[in-house]
Amino acid sequence: MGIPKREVSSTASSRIYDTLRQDLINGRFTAGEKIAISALKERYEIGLSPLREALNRLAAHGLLIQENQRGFRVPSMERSELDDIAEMRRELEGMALERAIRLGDAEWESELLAAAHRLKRADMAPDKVEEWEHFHACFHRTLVAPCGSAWLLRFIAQLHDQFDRYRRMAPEAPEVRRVLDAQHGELVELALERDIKSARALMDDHIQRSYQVALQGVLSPA
Amino acid sequence: MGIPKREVSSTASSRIYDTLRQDLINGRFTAGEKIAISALKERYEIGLSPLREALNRLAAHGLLIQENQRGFRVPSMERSELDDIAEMRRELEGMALERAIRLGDAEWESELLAAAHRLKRADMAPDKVEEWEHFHACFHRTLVAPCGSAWLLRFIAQLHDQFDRYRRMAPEAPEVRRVLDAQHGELVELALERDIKSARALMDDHIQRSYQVALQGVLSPA
DNA sequence: TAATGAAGAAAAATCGATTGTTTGGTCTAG
DNA sequence: CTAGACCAAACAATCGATTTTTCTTCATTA
Repeated sequence: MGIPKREVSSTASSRIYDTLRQDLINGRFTAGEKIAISALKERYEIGLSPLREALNRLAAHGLLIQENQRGFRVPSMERSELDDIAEMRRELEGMALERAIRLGDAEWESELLAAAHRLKRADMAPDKVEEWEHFHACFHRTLVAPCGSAWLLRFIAQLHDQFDRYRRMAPEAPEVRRVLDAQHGELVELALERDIKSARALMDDHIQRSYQVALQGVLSPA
Repeated sequence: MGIPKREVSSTASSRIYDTLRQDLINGRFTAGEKIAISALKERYEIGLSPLREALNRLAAHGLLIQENQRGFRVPSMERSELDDIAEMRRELEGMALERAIRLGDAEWESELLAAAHRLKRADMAPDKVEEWEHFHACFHRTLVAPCGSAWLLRFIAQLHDQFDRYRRMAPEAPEVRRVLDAQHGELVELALERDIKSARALMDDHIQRSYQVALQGVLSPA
């Protein structure tokens, strides 16, 4: 058979980009921290060039701050910024959901049901969080996917990354979590019924509640 | 005295990034073209590393397409994409203008008048286009600046880059240009009068007309 | 004692060269 | 004559070393 040269066929840049993106969203770096490039180089066992390329991309996406001649730093976490991100999510995801319900076809309905089911069945045990997060992101992506605007989807994805960075920092809130999980199912129902107005209202509420949870991460000292 | 080592204090990466961004927006590269990195290296007299970092940033901003293991290419220009960009501009800039009129203070009014005046006085002679474009971008940026959302401003700036790429490809349309220029002044008036509804409607019309102009660039064989 | 400036150390930016992958052409077997 | 495998040239990705810049510390002077 022959040993495959690479686990996944991608460049070192792309791989380290994905890894760092995850680690940044997961809060493995402390907010405001200065990035020591040579330290990362050893920590992730990667060359300088692909690392620098990844850092540049992350900065362009807003997950890092690039200071001319002074390297990179992890963005600080401010309540005002979370407010901004949440408000933008409400506006853009509401807009996208409305269009998706208008434009989505039967295939979309199937995929939406599948994504919702995967999310529902996913375990939230501590060691399975990554998996749950993946299904959660997929669900929200599928929900708005057929909105017809590649740029809208791009912006929403960017906001999700930013929002998740705050949410994952926050302490768990099991009772709110249950409500949020239930809302995922309700969103599917409203989408299938093509009830635009109600769906948008529910999405607004969903994001607002998530925001309340995430807010605890900024307010609490941790 | 001693020769200053650098005109401006910035890195080679940042300088080549700005240059390439301008050149991409100005259509100095043909749409769909494959980027020959070593050719750029010589053309701009720059090292590989800063060049690659700039290309990575541009790809993250959507001004280049990055294909795994196959370098970069200039995005193709499709009518459907221009439609998307224009529609998003209408939505986001409308939203931003509304908020700016709500939140803008006296200082904003002054800056807005100044920006509008600079734009009005700017020459559109062929060799002064760059200057006019600069003032034009500044004006639109100032108009929505106090909207209170850093992310909204970021998205709008990104859309402007994309839109301008199409607009600059289009043939000149002097009679429409006159209308568009007049609208800049009217936008200022409505903003100072805090007439949100009319301002938003005018902004919609302004973008729609610009879109009609830009559309000629995609339709015409040029 | 505080402020200023210079030297040294640390870190980022950049370069030149090497390694690995893709592509397009050519040759051979069916 | 066609399909598939192989080879070589071109190009992208990556590495290690060098240069440049910034930050820190310490001595000097007002």
